[in-house]
Amino acid sequence: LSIAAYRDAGDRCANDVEALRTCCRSLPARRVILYEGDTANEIYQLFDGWAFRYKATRDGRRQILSFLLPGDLIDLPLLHLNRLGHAVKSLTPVSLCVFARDRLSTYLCARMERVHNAGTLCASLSAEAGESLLDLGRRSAAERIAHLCLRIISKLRDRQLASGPVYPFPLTQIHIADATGLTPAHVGRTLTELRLARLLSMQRGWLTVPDIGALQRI
Amino acid sequence: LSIAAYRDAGDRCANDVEALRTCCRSLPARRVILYEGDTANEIYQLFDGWAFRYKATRDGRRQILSFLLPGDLIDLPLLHLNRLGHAVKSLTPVSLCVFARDRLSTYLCARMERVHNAGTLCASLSAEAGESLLDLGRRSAAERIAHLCLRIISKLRDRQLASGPVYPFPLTQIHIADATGLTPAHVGRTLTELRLARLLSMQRGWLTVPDIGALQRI
DNA sequence: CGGGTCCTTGAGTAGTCTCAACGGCGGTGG
DNA sequence: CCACCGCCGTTGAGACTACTCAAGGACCCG
Repeated sequence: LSIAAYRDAGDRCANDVEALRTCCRSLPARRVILYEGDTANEIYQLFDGWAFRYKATRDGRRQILSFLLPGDLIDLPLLHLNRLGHAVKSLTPVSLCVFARDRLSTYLCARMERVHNAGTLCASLSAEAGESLLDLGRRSAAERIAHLCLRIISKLRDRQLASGPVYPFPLTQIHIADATGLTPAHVGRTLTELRLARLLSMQRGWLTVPDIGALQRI
Repeated sequence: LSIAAYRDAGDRCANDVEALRTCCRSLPARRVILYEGDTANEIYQLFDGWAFRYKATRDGRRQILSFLLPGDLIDLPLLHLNRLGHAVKSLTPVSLCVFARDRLSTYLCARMERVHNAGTLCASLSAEAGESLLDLGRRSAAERIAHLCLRIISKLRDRQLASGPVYPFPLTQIHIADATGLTPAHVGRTLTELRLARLLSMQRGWLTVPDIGALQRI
């Protein structure tokens, strides 16, 4: 149970967070962790594995808002809002650190920088959402997929979860479709185009990007 | 210079905010107020008029992230982040209340609820972005436009800026297109469809919705 | 070995885009 | 006061992107 994951959550100078942790919980892949509209008394931090935040319409259409990597708080808005605006589902088997909401809240309030850090996390969350909006509204299929891969790669590198030209990548084409607003079939087609252009290739849970500069040029 | 606008910004119990205001500034319509990447030392609150937050690509494509109404803080993330992730432009002539960033920050930090309120605003900002993502990724043109109108109407009603079946609506079809990820031409077509279906009609800066329930059903 | 999930590919279609022309309207300047 | 001009809205024809539906094959897990 390394402290590294906590560091990455933005609460950098607080090694004593560990004492706050209520417990640790493990879940299998493809399990819904939180539902939209939930009002939980617990704040979860992803300790290991991948997950994603999403919203769904009644008729089954789904939109993935963002992917969550180890270190991410998966229900940060619950610190400020009573009801969660999105659902969360695990992608791989995950383990979570559980914090009691009120205890975490009083801990944060004890020092001003901590509250500020929480606000910073929240602000970068909405900045990230802005990026996604630009993708969905104004970019082509290839651009959306390329940008999605680049954003995940940069997150992986930031946390030192990967470095080389090959990255762990447990998303299926269905997840990519739901994140980019496309259809699985069209994602598949676009992906083969990108592969033929030697820009990226995905297989068996791994993404390889031979020339990351070429990908960024899109 | 009523206090009502400040109330709506979430800092509900703080009438003394007014003393913090550095100055008040007026700008004409269609003026860029802040650029993406700006790092300002001032926090602006929209006091009168309409504006919008947006991002643009190099080749001129534009995506509107949200519309700003009187009472909105237009660069809230600057409290937490150094560089702004989006640009802001006025839609109508506007007047702004200007706060010095550091002064506002120390004011907020003086009391815990205030910091918490700022975090709440930030959280609802990203919840709103989630709504937009669902629109852009998974909804049809008519659904996007209807939902956009409904969200603006609900914001107008919340702030008591309008009530009746007729609402002020200074957006052009170009703005609607840039907010919904569509083309101005297609927005026009969809709008006439909606008008023929007696769901809504727009003319000359006013939006009329005869049956708001019917619109919500979409 | 079976069943399910995922990927690939195909053919036809629907939704949206592009380009273009035209008319209304408001603002501007003569 | 009027002519002009630019912006906006409308409409049309055609093209293109991405969707739908479907079938087959690969892989994984039980």
